[in-house]
Amino acid sequence: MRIATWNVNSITARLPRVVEWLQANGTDVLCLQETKVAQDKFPADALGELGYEVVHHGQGRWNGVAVISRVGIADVERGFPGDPGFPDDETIEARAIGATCGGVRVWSLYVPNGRTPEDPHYAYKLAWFSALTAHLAAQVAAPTPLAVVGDFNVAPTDADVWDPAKFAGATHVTDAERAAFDGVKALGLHDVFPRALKGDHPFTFWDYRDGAFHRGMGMRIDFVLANPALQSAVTDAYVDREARKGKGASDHAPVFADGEVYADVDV
DNA sequence: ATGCCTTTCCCAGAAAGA
Repeated sequence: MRIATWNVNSITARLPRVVEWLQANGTDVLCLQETKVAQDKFPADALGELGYEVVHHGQGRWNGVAVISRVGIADVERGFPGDPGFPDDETIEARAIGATCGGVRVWSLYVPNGRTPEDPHYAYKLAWFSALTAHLAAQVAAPTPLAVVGDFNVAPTDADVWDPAKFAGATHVTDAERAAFDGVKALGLHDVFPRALKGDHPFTFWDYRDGAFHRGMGMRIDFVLANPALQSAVTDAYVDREARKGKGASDHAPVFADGEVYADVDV
Protein backbone atom coordinates (compact mmCIF):
# COMPACT_ATOMS: atom_id res chain seq x y z
CA MET A 1 0.00 0.00 0.00
CA ARG A 2 1.33 3.39 -1.02
CA ILE A 3 -0.32 6.39 0.63
CA ALA A 4 0.54 9.98 -0.25
CA THR A 5 -0.51 13.47 0.78
CA TRP A 6 -0.21 16.53 -1.44
CA ASN A 7 -1.36 20.12 -1.10
CA VAL A 8 -1.86 20.77 -4.81
CA ASN A 9 -2.87 24.46 -4.59
CA SER A 10 -5.80 24.04 -7.02
CA ILE A 11 -6.65 20.67 -8.57
CA THR A 12 -7.81 22.53 -11.67
CA ALA A 13 -4.43 24.16 -12.22
CA ARG A 14 -2.55 21.02 -11.16
CA LEU A 15 -4.55 18.30 -12.94
CA PRO A 16 -1.99 17.60 -15.70
CA ARG A 17 0.73 17.26 -13.09
CA VAL A 18 -1.37 15.06 -10.81
CA VAL A 19 -2.31 12.74 -13.69
CA GLU A 20 1.29 12.42 -14.83
CA TRP A 21 2.44 11.88 -11.26
CA LEU A 22 -0.13 9.13 -10.57
CA GLN A 23 0.80 7.33 -13.78
CA ALA A 24 4.46 7.38 -12.79
CA ASN A 25 4.50 6.30 -9.16
CA GLY A 26 1.85 3.73 -8.32
CA THR A 27 0.08 5.53 -5.50
CA ASP A 28 -2.87 3.64 -4.04
CA VAL A 29 -4.38 6.40 -1.91
CA LEU A 30 -3.70 10.11 -2.48
CA CYS A 31 -5.00 12.72 -0.06
CA LEU A 32 -5.30 16.20 -1.54
CA GLN A 33 -5.55 19.62 0.06
CA GLU A 34 -6.44 23.02 -1.36
CA THR A 35 -8.44 21.67 -4.27
CA LYS A 36 -9.95 25.16 -4.67
CA VAL A 37 -12.95 23.94 -6.65
CA ALA A 38 -16.64 23.64 -5.88
CA GLN A 39 -17.94 20.30 -4.65
CA ASP A 40 -19.22 19.16 -8.06
CA LYS A 41 -16.40 20.66 -10.13
CA PHE A 42 -13.71 18.20 -9.10
CA PRO A 43 -12.21 16.55 -12.23
CA ALA A 44 -13.21 13.06 -11.14
CA ASP A 45 -13.52 11.72 -14.70
CA ALA A 46 -9.85 12.31 -15.55
CA LEU A 47 -8.83 10.36 -12.46
CA GLY A 48 -11.46 7.71 -13.06
CA GLU A 49 -9.79 6.93 -16.37
CA LEU A 50 -6.69 6.04 -14.37
CA GLY A 51 -8.68 3.68 -12.15
CA TYR A 52 -9.19 5.96 -9.17
CA GLU A 53 -12.35 6.78 -7.26
CA VAL A 54 -12.70 10.23 -5.71
CA VAL A 55 -14.45 11.68 -2.69
CA HIS A 56 -14.28 15.46 -2.41
CA HIS A 57 -15.22 18.03 0.21
CA GLY A 58 -14.99 21.31 -1.66
CA GLN A 59 -16.26 24.83 -1.30
CA GLY A 60 -15.07 26.75 -4.35
CA ARG A 61 -12.46 29.42 -4.29
CA TRP A 62 -10.65 28.44 -1.10
CA ASN A 63 -9.74 25.28 0.82
CA GLY A 64 -11.14 21.93 -0.30
CA VAL A 65 -9.89 18.42 0.51
CA ALA A 66 -10.23 15.09 -1.26
CA VAL A 67 -9.26 11.44 -1.12
CA ILE A 68 -8.60 9.50 -4.30
CA SER A 69 -8.10 5.76 -4.16
CA ARG A 70 -7.66 2.73 -6.38
CA VAL A 71 -8.30 0.35 -3.47
CA GLY A 72 -11.87 1.42 -2.70
CA ILE A 73 -13.48 4.24 -0.73
CA ALA A 74 -16.08 3.74 2.00
CA ASP A 75 -17.48 5.35 5.16
CA VAL A 76 -16.88 8.95 4.08
CA GLU A 77 -16.98 11.74 6.69
CA ARG A 78 -17.00 15.34 5.50
CA GLY A 79 -15.79 17.56 8.32
CA PHE A 80 -16.18 16.65 11.99
CA PRO A 81 -18.40 17.62 14.92
CA GLY A 82 -17.33 20.70 16.84
CA ASP A 83 -15.55 22.37 13.93
CA PRO A 84 -15.53 26.02 15.09
CA GLY A 85 -15.83 27.46 11.57
CA PHE A 86 -14.78 30.99 10.72
CA PRO A 87 -15.85 33.56 11.70
CA ASP A 88 -18.30 31.30 13.53
CA ASP A 89 -19.88 27.88 13.28
CA GLU A 90 -22.36 29.21 10.73
CA THR A 91 -19.50 29.18 8.23
CA ILE A 92 -17.73 25.82 8.25
CA GLU A 93 -14.81 25.57 5.84
CA ALA A 94 -13.99 22.46 3.78
CA ARG A 95 -10.83 21.33 5.57
CA ALA A 96 -11.28 17.68 6.54
CA ILE A 97 -12.47 14.50 4.86
CA GLY A 98 -12.20 10.96 6.15
CA ALA A 99 -12.61 7.68 4.30
CA THR A 100 -11.65 4.03 4.53
CA CYS A 101 -9.53 2.81 1.63
CA GLY A 102 -8.21 -0.73 1.31
CA GLY A 103 -8.58 -1.36 5.01
CA VAL A 104 -6.91 1.88 6.08
CA ARG A 105 -8.83 4.77 7.62
CA VAL A 106 -7.44 8.01 6.17
CA TRP A 107 -8.07 11.66 6.99
CA SER A 108 -7.05 14.39 4.55
CA LEU A 109 -6.64 17.63 6.50
CA TYR A 110 -6.01 21.25 5.63
CA VAL A 111 -5.41 23.01 8.95
CA PRO A 112 -6.20 26.76 9.00
CA ASN A 113 -3.21 28.96 8.31
CA GLY A 114 -3.39 31.25 11.33
CA ARG A 115 -1.84 34.18 9.46
CA THR A 116 -0.31 35.90 12.52
CA PRO A 117 -0.54 35.18 16.26
CA GLU A 118 -2.66 38.34 16.65
CA ASP A 119 -5.12 37.49 13.86
CA PRO A 120 -8.54 35.96 14.63
CA HIS A 121 -7.56 33.13 12.28
CA TYR A 122 -4.90 32.09 14.79
CA ALA A 123 -7.46 31.46 17.54
CA TYR A 124 -9.59 29.70 14.94
CA LYS A 125 -6.66 27.46 14.05
CA LEU A 126 -6.15 26.41 17.68
CA ALA A 127 -9.88 25.81 18.22
CA TRP A 128 -10.00 23.76 15.01
CA PHE A 129 -7.09 21.63 16.24
CA SER A 130 -8.89 21.08 19.54
CA ALA A 131 -12.10 19.87 17.90
CA LEU A 132 -10.17 17.68 15.48
CA THR A 133 -8.23 16.06 18.30
CA ALA A 134 -11.43 15.25 20.18
CA HIS A 135 -12.97 13.68 17.10
CA LEU A 136 -9.97 11.54 16.18
CA ALA A 137 -9.49 10.06 19.64
CA ALA A 138 -11.85 7.13 19.11
CA GLN A 139 -10.48 6.30 15.66
CA VAL A 140 -6.88 6.21 16.87
CA ALA A 141 -7.78 3.67 19.51
CA ALA A 142 -9.43 1.36 16.97
CA PRO A 143 -7.48 -1.64 15.67
CA THR A 144 -7.93 -0.38 12.10
CA PRO A 145 -4.80 1.15 10.53
CA LEU A 146 -5.22 4.93 10.56
CA ALA A 147 -3.38 7.60 8.56
CA VAL A 148 -4.02 11.22 9.52
CA VAL A 149 -2.33 13.21 6.80
CA GLY A 150 -2.23 16.60 5.18
CA ASP A 151 -1.10 20.19 5.49
CA PHE A 152 -0.96 20.92 9.23
CA ASN A 153 0.44 24.44 8.85
CA VAL A 154 2.73 23.84 11.84
CA ALA A 155 6.49 23.37 11.89
CA PRO A 156 6.81 21.17 14.99
CA THR A 157 10.52 21.84 15.67
CA ASP A 158 13.12 24.40 14.70
CA ALA A 159 14.61 21.78 12.37
CA ASP A 160 11.42 22.03 10.34
CA VAL A 161 12.10 25.56 9.09
CA TRP A 162 14.98 26.74 6.96
CA ASP A 163 15.99 29.53 9.34
CA PRO A 164 14.48 29.46 12.86
CA ALA A 165 15.72 33.00 13.58
CA LYS A 166 13.62 34.37 10.75
CA PHE A 167 10.50 32.71 12.14
CA ALA A 168 10.79 34.09 15.67
CA GLY A 169 7.31 35.09 16.84
CA ALA A 170 5.69 34.09 13.57
CA THR A 171 2.79 31.75 12.96
CA HIS A 172 3.55 28.04 12.35
CA VAL A 173 6.25 27.90 15.05
CA THR A 174 4.59 29.28 18.20
CA ASP A 175 4.43 27.18 21.36
CA ALA A 176 0.63 27.00 21.20
CA GLU A 177 0.62 25.70 17.63
CA ARG A 178 3.33 23.17 18.40
CA ALA A 179 1.39 22.07 21.48
CA ALA A 180 -1.73 21.63 19.35
CA PHE A 181 0.19 19.48 16.87
CA ASP A 182 1.72 17.47 19.71
CA GLY A 183 -1.78 17.01 21.09
CA VAL A 184 -2.82 15.19 17.93
CA LYS A 185 0.26 12.97 18.16
CA ALA A 186 -0.43 12.34 21.85
CA LEU A 187 -3.60 10.48 20.86
CA GLY A 188 -1.23 7.73 19.76
CA LEU A 189 -0.19 8.86 16.31
CA HIS A 190 3.39 8.50 15.11
CA ASP A 191 4.99 11.11 12.87
CA VAL A 192 6.13 8.96 9.94
CA PHE A 193 9.34 10.85 9.32
CA PRO A 194 10.09 11.01 5.61
CA ARG A 195 13.50 10.76 4.00
CA ALA A 196 14.74 13.97 2.41
CA LEU A 197 15.93 13.13 -1.09
CA LYS A 198 18.24 16.16 -0.95
CA GLY A 199 19.72 18.03 2.00
CA ASP A 200 19.32 17.37 5.70
CA HIS A 201 15.68 18.34 6.19
CA PRO A 202 12.64 16.75 4.52
CA PHE A 203 10.91 20.04 3.80
CA THR A 204 7.51 19.83 2.13
CA PHE A 205 6.78 23.49 1.34
CA TRP A 206 8.73 26.24 -0.37
CA ASP A 207 7.21 29.66 -1.01
CA TYR A 208 6.73 30.61 -4.65
CA ARG A 209 8.41 33.95 -3.94
CA ASP A 210 12.06 34.79 -3.71
CA GLY A 211 13.36 31.62 -5.38
CA ALA A 212 12.74 29.81 -2.10
CA PHE A 213 12.89 26.30 -3.54
CA HIS A 214 16.24 26.69 -5.23
CA ARG A 215 17.66 28.46 -2.19
CA GLY A 216 16.58 25.71 0.19
CA MET A 217 14.20 28.01 2.06
CA GLY A 218 11.65 25.36 2.99
CA MET A 219 9.42 24.19 5.80
CA ARG A 220 8.17 20.77 6.93
CA ILE A 221 4.46 21.32 7.47
CA ASP A 222 2.88 18.35 5.66
CA PHE A 223 2.72 15.09 7.57
CA VAL A 224 1.69 11.47 7.63
CA LEU A 225 0.65 10.50 11.15
CA ALA A 226 0.05 6.80 11.75
CA ASN A 227 -1.59 4.90 14.59
CA PRO A 228 0.29 1.85 15.92
CA ALA A 229 -1.54 -0.55 13.60
CA LEU A 230 -0.31 1.38 10.56
CA GLN A 231 3.06 2.48 11.91
CA SER A 232 4.11 -1.15 12.45
CA ALA A 233 3.52 -1.80 8.75
CA VAL A 234 5.43 1.20 7.37
CA THR A 235 8.43 0.26 5.24
CA ASP A 236 9.49 3.63 3.80
CA ALA A 237 8.55 7.30 3.57
CA TYR A 238 9.98 10.22 1.66
CA VAL A 239 9.24 13.66 0.26
CA ASP A 240 8.94 13.69 -3.51
CA ARG A 241 10.75 16.99 -4.03
CA GLU A 242 10.93 16.30 -7.77
CA ALA A 243 7.25 17.25 -7.90
CA ARG A 244 8.12 20.77 -6.66
CA LYS A 245 10.38 21.39 -9.66
CA GLY A 246 9.67 23.25 -12.86
CA LYS A 247 6.89 25.42 -14.20
CA GLY A 248 3.39 24.71 -13.03
CA ALA A 249 4.34 23.09 -9.71
CA SER A 250 2.40 23.40 -6.47
CA ASP A 251 4.27 25.18 -3.68
CA HIS A 252 4.02 21.93 -1.66
CA ALA A 253 5.69 18.60 -2.46
CA PRO A 254 3.92 15.26 -1.90
CA VAL A 255 4.88 12.99 1.00
CA PHE A 256 4.86 9.23 0.41
CA ALA A 257 4.41 6.52 3.01
CA ASP A 258 4.68 2.88 1.99
CA GLY A 259 3.43 0.07 4.16
CA GLU A 260 2.81 -3.64 4.04
CA VAL A 261 -0.89 -3.37 4.66
CA TYR A 262 -3.01 -6.26 3.52
CA ALA A 263 -6.73 -5.96 3.92
CA ASP A 264 -9.89 -7.47 2.58
CA VAL A 265 -10.28 -5.16 -0.37
CA ASP A 266 -13.49 -5.38 -2.30
CA VAL A 267 -12.87 -3.38 -5.46
C1' DA B 1 9.74 40.76 2.84
C1' DT B 2 2.90 44.84 5.06
C1' DG B 3 6.31 40.35 0.10
C1' DC B 4 9.98 40.27 -5.49
C1' DC B 5 4.87 34.28 -6.79
C1' DT B 6 0.57 31.88 -7.85
C1' DT B 7 -4.32 31.01 -7.73
C1' DT B 8 -9.04 32.14 -7.40
C1' DC B 9 -12.77 35.27 -8.36
C1' DC B 10 -13.27 37.10 -13.57
C1' DC B 11 -10.98 40.96 -16.82
C1' DA B 12 -8.85 44.52 -12.25
C1' DG B 13 -7.23 44.11 -8.66
C1' DA B 14 -8.34 42.07 -4.05
C1' DA B 15 -7.72 38.09 -1.08
C1' DA B 16 -5.10 34.46 0.44
C1' DG B 17 -1.30 31.67 1.09
C1' DA B 18 2.81 30.48 5.30
